[in-house]
Amino acid sequence: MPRVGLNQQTVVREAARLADEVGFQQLTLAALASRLGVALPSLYKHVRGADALAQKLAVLATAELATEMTTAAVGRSGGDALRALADAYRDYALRHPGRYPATQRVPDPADPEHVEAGERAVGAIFAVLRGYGLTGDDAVDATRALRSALHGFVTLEAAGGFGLPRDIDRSYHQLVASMDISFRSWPRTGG
Amino acid sequence: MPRVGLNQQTVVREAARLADEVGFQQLTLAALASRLGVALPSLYKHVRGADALAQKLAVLATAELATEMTTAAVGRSGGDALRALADAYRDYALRHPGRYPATQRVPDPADPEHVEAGERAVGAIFAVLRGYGLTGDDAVDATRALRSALHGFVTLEAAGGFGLPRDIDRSYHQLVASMDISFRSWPRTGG
DNA sequence: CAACGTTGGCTAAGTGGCTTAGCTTTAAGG
DNA sequence: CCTTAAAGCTAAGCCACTTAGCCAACGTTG
Repeated sequence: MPRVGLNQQTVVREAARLADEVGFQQLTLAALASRLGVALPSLYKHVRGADALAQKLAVLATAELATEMTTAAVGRSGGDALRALADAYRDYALRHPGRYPATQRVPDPADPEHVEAGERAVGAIFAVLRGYGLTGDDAVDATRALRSALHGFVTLEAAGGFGLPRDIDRSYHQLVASMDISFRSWPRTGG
Repeated sequence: MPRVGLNQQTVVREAARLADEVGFQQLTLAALASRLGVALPSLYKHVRGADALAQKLAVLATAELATEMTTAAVGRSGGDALRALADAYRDYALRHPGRYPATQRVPDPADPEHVEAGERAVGAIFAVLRGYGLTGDDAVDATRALRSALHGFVTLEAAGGFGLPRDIDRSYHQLVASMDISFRSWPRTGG
């Protein structure tokens, strides 16, 4: 029986593709194994198990998302940077419906790559907020606010939580516009 | 063998309690059955299955959340109403960590109780926004924005997504304060 | 109060996930 | 060519959900 020649990277990458097709919750080791042309237990030679796979997928997706946010915002500032970052965020979530939920896993301190990806993602947001003059505690609060708004929106959208016919793109742009207003007049605490 | 005397309501209620203790994802028919003093398949006399239980739990939790938001906002308006509603929202999510995720299930059109609960929840938010003079498309956009912000925040908080030491209560209050500012100067579209 | 039908409980059995143990064979390197 | 690490395999077990079919308790009705 000829070897397929897998390694951790190919396994995780295929898991990402599969997750985008069938959904994060429906990503199963059985489906992944059959997709890769191996028996299910063979995956354990490359990944410690289902949970470890989810964690590695989180690293991949978080790194991708961080890169896309950073790329979108680079060379811009203020509302321009905010809009670019926000669009990149939602684009990623829509283009990668299986990977996006994986990004919500809190970084594993034992995995430097994961920690680094998480820092890059938060750092991209932080950088945009610096363009509004927000630093210290204000920047922390504002980062949390922006993450909450973006994450909440794309999550509700993906879940089909927006029932009414009103155009969703428009609602998102309004949300981002309102965050722009908020950041320009952020309730300062002098952090 | 004496009967335990279950019905759908007792089953769903106990499921809610159990979910709050062990988490929504860890809510299992096996655990629920043993908690109720019954063999697992007996639950099927009261609930169609695991998915149907999740749906009934969604109805319960959505109705509770809607009631708490409505109660909090009644008799208030503007920023006052907003803060009261937002606090009620997060309080519920923190007090009921197992029920809260259930509320995210999109209402089943075939279950009038579910639809009604969902409408009451959205209606509570809508009512608060009317206090800002927001109606029509503006109100739809603003509702989506507020839901996104609140849901995103409590979800990230519950997931442990806020790593930094900065006080989380404070960040939430800042978020709500910034939404207040946004709603007062909402980017109008003339809906 | 007895018979009956409904219903709420049960056991047994099947499916589909994940995981571990232990074997075989490939392929790479001396 | 021989050795060995690694990559695949099968077998088997666990746990979740689900269905089928049986039996006993309870309420109703004659």
